[in-house]
Parts: sequence; structure tokens; C-alpha cells
Amino acid sequence: MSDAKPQTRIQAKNRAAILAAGLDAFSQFGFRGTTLDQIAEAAGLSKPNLLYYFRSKDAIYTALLERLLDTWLDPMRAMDDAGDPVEEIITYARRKLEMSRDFPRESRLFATEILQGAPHIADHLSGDLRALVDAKAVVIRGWIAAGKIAPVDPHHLIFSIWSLTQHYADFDVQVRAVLGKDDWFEDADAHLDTLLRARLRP
Amino acid sequence: MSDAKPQTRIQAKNRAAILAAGLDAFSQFGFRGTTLDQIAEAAGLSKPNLLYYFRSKDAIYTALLERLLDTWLDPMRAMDDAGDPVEEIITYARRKLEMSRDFPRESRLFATEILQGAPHIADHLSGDLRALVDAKAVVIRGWIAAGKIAPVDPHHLIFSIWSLTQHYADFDVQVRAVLGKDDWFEDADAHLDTLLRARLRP
Amino acid sequence: MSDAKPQTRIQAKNRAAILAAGLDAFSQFGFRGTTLDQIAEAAGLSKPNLLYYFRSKDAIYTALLERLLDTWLDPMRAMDDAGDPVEEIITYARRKLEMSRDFPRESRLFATEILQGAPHIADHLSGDLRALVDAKAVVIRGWIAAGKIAPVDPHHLIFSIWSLTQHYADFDVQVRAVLGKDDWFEDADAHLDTLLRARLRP
Amino acid sequence: MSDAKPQTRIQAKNRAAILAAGLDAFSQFGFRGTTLDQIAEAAGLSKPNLLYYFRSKDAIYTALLERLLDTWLDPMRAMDDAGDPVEEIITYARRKLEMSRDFPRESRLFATEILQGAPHIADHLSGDLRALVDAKAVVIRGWIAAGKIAPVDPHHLIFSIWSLTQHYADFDVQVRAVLGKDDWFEDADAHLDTLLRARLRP
DNA sequence: TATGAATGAGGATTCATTCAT
DNA sequence: AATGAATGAATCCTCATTCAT
Repeated sequence: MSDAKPQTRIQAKNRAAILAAGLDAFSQFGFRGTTLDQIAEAAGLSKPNLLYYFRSKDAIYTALLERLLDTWLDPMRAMDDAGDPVEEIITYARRKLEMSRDFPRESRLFATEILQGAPHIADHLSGDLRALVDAKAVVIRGWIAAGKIAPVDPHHLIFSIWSLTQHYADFDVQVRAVLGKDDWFEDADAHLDTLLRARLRP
Repeated sequence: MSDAKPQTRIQAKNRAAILAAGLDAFSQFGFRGTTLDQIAEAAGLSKPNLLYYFRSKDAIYTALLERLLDTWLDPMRAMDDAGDPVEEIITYARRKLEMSRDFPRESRLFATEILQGAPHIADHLSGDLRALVDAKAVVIRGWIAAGKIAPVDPHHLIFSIWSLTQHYADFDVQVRAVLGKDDWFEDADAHLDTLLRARLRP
Repeated sequence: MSDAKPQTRIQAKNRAAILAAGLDAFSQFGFRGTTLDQIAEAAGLSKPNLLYYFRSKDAIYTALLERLLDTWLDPMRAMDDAGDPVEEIITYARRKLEMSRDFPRESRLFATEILQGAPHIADHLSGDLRALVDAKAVVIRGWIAAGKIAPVDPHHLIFSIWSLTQHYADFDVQVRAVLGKDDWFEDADAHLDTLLRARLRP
Repeated sequence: MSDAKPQTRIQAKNRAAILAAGLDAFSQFGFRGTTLDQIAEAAGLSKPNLLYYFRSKDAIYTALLERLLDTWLDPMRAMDDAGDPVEEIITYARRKLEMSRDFPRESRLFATEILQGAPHIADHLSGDLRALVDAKAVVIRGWIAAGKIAPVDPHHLIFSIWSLTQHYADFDVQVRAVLGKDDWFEDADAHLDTLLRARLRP
């Protein structure tokens, strides 16, 4: 987020418009399924002007992914070693669920990237992400050793939280079709609370 | 949609080769990201010959989706009202996890379709799928009423099983990057068993 | 010239038409100055059809260069160690001059490539070409040692023959503008004969 | 076309920078192969600013050609009717060879223009250039008539001098590849001296 | 069944040039 | 004198699909 390049107002506005349009399109149609025409029209720019701001289609996609990765792990980083273990984990899950509600396109963009084999962020996965997860696994094992939560495989617990929460954004169409209604947040939140609490209680 | 057309052996073989190649490609690159050339080469056919078997690119994709939907819900259908409730649910989850292990490409194909808004199978979702889920929800509510499992929202329980299990196929790259190893099945299976059992125990 | 790929009649015809059109265009406008549209129109093909025969613009250019290199050095190879030295060299120059008359586009294509730094055939220059020239230099030095021709730097003698003859193709416009007439061959031939003979006579 | 416009120091500096950058680029990549971006960057100017100094890409190219033509024929003009004929001609050739060594980009720019059919300077060729060559031809014929040099076709003699000398600049890459070394001047100079002297000696 | 040939409709990107300031 | 912003017209190339045989 901390762009070093100084930007004029008009640049900031147009870049933001392009990223917004790109997020819309890429999260719905994937990289190949999205055309620059789509993005340009949605951003209210001509195609060459769009390419004046971003060198290429890939540059837009990459910028979106980078912005995403920058914040995607914030909820996990926010888990506090010193807090109450069960509440920390439950809170983490809730924050992830809120992200599914508030940033579903970002979630789907990420999901699409991973589904296709993470061509752009493979390094990130085995680098930053793995390091962070490993660090949190250490914390969780500490909580287990201290008898504060029931024994559990930390990595798979984290996978569970990711999948349970992101599902509501990524499979949104299915969720709404099956439920027959659009708002799932309250029920999902309550459900995940009980699901995790039952498992973690020491 | 079981094709009624009688097929010669060579026809059956070529159609199968095309579907196999299509599954490979579509599950990895998405619909737009896949080209007929790729499929034709992988299937060992010329492009026009490929189109002799399937009218269009979309026809291949649709055939794959239909074949998938045909079996995708089998594990859920297999849940036995008369069986032991907790074991039935746990077994369902295990079968889904096995499908993630054994048919990851099918899982990713389905995920891609849903992520993009389910353009081809929207009807299925709010039709067959919803009906089946609602039917199982009735069964689950019966189990709850009978005190055989703890109270739980049946729909969200089912979402949980879907997401927890499909995650291992759909986010396979991430799972392996974070774990630092390729085989996740045993640990995931044990983890899901305890997770669901803790929640369902009456 | 010995294409391994078996070609149907129509393929051979179209590939030939493309190469002819490409030679016309590239030799006049250079690589960048030539468009696929030009070549396609001159060859009587649609642009995609043109690309069915040659993968890319560069492939056409490369094919032309390769075909050219294949025959470009034939006159030099034809110099006979056992022949009369002065006549061999004079004959070589005459053949080169005939090539300038008969294949001016090929000469200009080659000149353009060299002028731009030989991006496609740098290897050829320091490989095959240099080897051949060095071999002929040995022959020429032999002739000098035997007192059959006057002492001369073989490499620069060869450069002289190249430049003197190719000039008539490459600077054709200038030659005709200065002469005020179109046919230069007879006079140039006589001139080069006397020029070289005067220098080589032992 | 000597620009009458008075120029500030900064104007003169920027115009010079643009011409220098343009010469670099055009002589290497040709007209179409050169982009304004390249020139602008090499000149240290923004593209619009560059176009403030020169109305268009073509204007830069034309300015370069004009500047070139202005001096290109100086060595020929310098041939002195009253000097020693053989020495005058030999000296002319040497001066041209020095230009190939000292101004190879200019030589290549000129060669490119001629190769492409002299679209910008066709008039010059059949006008100024032809007139000058014809004038020198008269001089040479005078020398021949006076028995000061051997009989020779003056036009083709001049073509020979042009081609023999410019070759070292225009085919520089090939020359260096074949020689296996970078400096060719001394040997070429000696070679051309003997070549021309042998032919001209009365 | 099978393939060589052909194409219309894009689609990403480049680039000389213009506009506004 | 200078630049950020914008664009129309290419330009190379892709691709699903059709045609002819």
C-alpha cells in the first residue's frame, strides 16, 4: 500500500478506478477470461490510456494480488499469543468470516489464483505464508502444552478456519442458492463459533 | 443426460480421451484459459476431429460438468437416515475427503464454475442440489430432535463439510506449500474426525 | 532448400507465395517496416491463413534469411583451387555481379540484416562464413606464394569483391540516378574486370 | 536548409541531443524500427518536449539526412583538378575510408535510406549528387585524355570508391566477424591504395 | 472418421501524435 | 520550455469454428 511513487490526484483516481474494475472482472472471469476492454470500459478509460497507467494486463492483475497479499494475513497476524487462546482463535475465525462478507471479490481473486496453481504467488505461499503459519503453529502448540486448548494439529486447524470462512465468499452463489436467501453471516458466525469452541475446549 | 446415441468402440475411446484432456485443462486453466488446441493435442486428435465429437468447446465443458454433477452428490445421497447419526455424518465427510484426494481435478472444475457465478449450473444449484440438501436437513433435524446429535444448523453443517474437505483439493497448492509435504490425507482425516465429532456429540 | 517436411501442392504454393511477398517487402522496408498485412495481401492470403503457414512474422523473415544464406556463398565455394588464379577470382567477381543483377532483393535483404547488426545471423557470420573465407584465404595465399598473382591481403580482397559487386544491387537507386540510365551491368562488368586484373596480375 | 530561427543555448543543446539520439537509433534500427520513446529517453527529454523541437519523427529523420548530405560529398568536392590525378583519387578514397571509420552511423543511415529506395532524398540523388559526379567525371576524363591516368569509366570508378570504403562502415559487423578483430583501418587503407593505384597508373 | 486449409472476430500492446496546463 | 494525460490507428497474433474433401 505504501507506494513510493508520488502520484497526482488524477493518477491516484485512475489507478484506483482501474484496480476496482480489474478486481471486479478478474474475480469473476479469471485472468484469461477478463479483457482489457472490459476493464477499460468499467474504469471509464480508453484502452491505451489504461495501459498508460499499467504496463500490461498482467501488471494490473499483479498489482491486485500484491495489494491483496498485503492485507490478507492481517487477521492471522492479529492473533495475540498473550490473549485467551480459545477466544483468540474464535476471533480470528470471525475476522476471516467478516472478510468473506466485506471483501468477497478479493477472496475469489485469491481462490482463482490458487486454483490455477498459484502461478503468480507460489513464492509467497512457500515463503511468507508458510513462515507465518509455522510461527502461529508454535504458539498454538504452546497453548496445547499449557492445557489451555485441546490437542489439535495446528496446521490443519488453520486450514479449517480458512476453508470454513472463505467458503462463504468463494462459493457464495451456491450458498445463496441452497439457503434460498442472501444473508448468511449471522448464522454462519454462530455456527462456526460453536463448531470451533466445541473442538478447542480443553 | 445419458447420451442415448450408440457408440462404436473408437467413438467411446475418443470421447473419453477428449473428456480426460478437457478435465485436465479446464480444471487448471479455467474455461477461457483453455484452448481447443491444448485439448486436441492432449487427446491425440486433430482439432476438426475433436469438434466432430463435441460440437464446441462449451459442449466439452458442459459434458464434463454434467458427468461431474451426476456423481458429485453421491456421498451425500449415501447418508443413511437409519444409520448411526454421528457416524453417518463423519462418514460423509470422510467420503468427501477421499474425493478430494482421488478426484482433485473434478473438485477444482466445480470450484471454478461456482467461483465464476455458476453460469452453467445455476439451475442445478437452486434445483436438484437445494432439494437434496433440504431433504438431508430434515433428516438431520430429526436426529437432533431425537437427541442423537447436538443441535446444529443443518445447512451450515453441510457447508462446513463441503468446505473443510474440498479445500484440500481446491487449495492443494497452498496446502502443500504450507505443510512442506505432499501427503495430507491421513492428518486431515484424523483432524476432521475430531472436529466434527466434538461438535456433534449429543 | 531441402525441406524435410513433406508438402502438399497447395502448401508448397502458398509457402512460396508468402516467401516471395516477404522478400519483396522485407528487402524494401526492413523487418519493422514490413507488416503482415502487406505480405498477406501480396501473397493473396488472409492474415490468419498466412500465420497458418508461418508461425510468425519473424518465422517468415528467418526462413528467407536461411534460404538466402544457403546459396549466398555458392559463388565463393565455386572458386577452384586448381583453376587459373586470376581467372578464378575474376569469375567469382562476375558471378557476384550477376547475382546483384539477378537477385537484387536478396542482396538488399542481406544488407539490411547486416546493417542492423546481423541480429539473426551473427552466428553464421563468425561461424560458417568466417570459416569459408579463411579457407579461401589459404588458397589465395598459396597462389601468391606460387607467384601466380600479385601479393594481396586475401580478406580485404574478398571484402573488395563483395562491396564492389553488391553495391550495384544495394545502392541500385543511387546507381541509376547517377548514371541516368537503368542498365549498369555491362559497364560495371568491364570495369571490375580491369580493376581486379590490374591488381592481381603477378 | 539552414534553419534561420535564432536559438537559445538550451534550444541548441536539446536539438543537438535529439539529433545525436536519433542518429544512434535510426542508423541501427531503421526508420520504422526506431521509436520516439527511444529517442526521447536517449536525449533525456519527455516525448512531448521532443516533439516541441521537432514536429514529428519524420522531421528528425529528415534533419539528420539533410545534415548528412551537407557534408557527405565534401571529400568528393575536395578533389582538386589541379592536383596530381592519381594522388587526388587515392586521397579521395582515403578520406572516404576515414569517414567510414569516424562516422559509421552516418554511413549506415545513408545506406539504409538508399536501400529503401531513397524515399526522402531521391531528388538529391538525381539532382545535386548526379551533377557533382558528372562534373568530376569531366575532370577525370580530362586526366585520361592528358594521359595522366589509365583509361577508366569515371562513374564506375566513383562507384567503386564509394562501395569499397563505405563497406567497412555499413558491413562493419561482418567485417569484424570475418577478420576476428575490430580494427580494420590500416589494412584496408593499404589494400585500397594498392588496388586503386594499380588500376590508375597510366 | 479424419484432416488440411481457411477465416472472422477478437485481444493485447505499440506508437506517433495531440491536448491541456 | 516542459510535462502529464489521452487517444486513434495500427500491428502482431490467437482462437473457436467452418469448409472442402
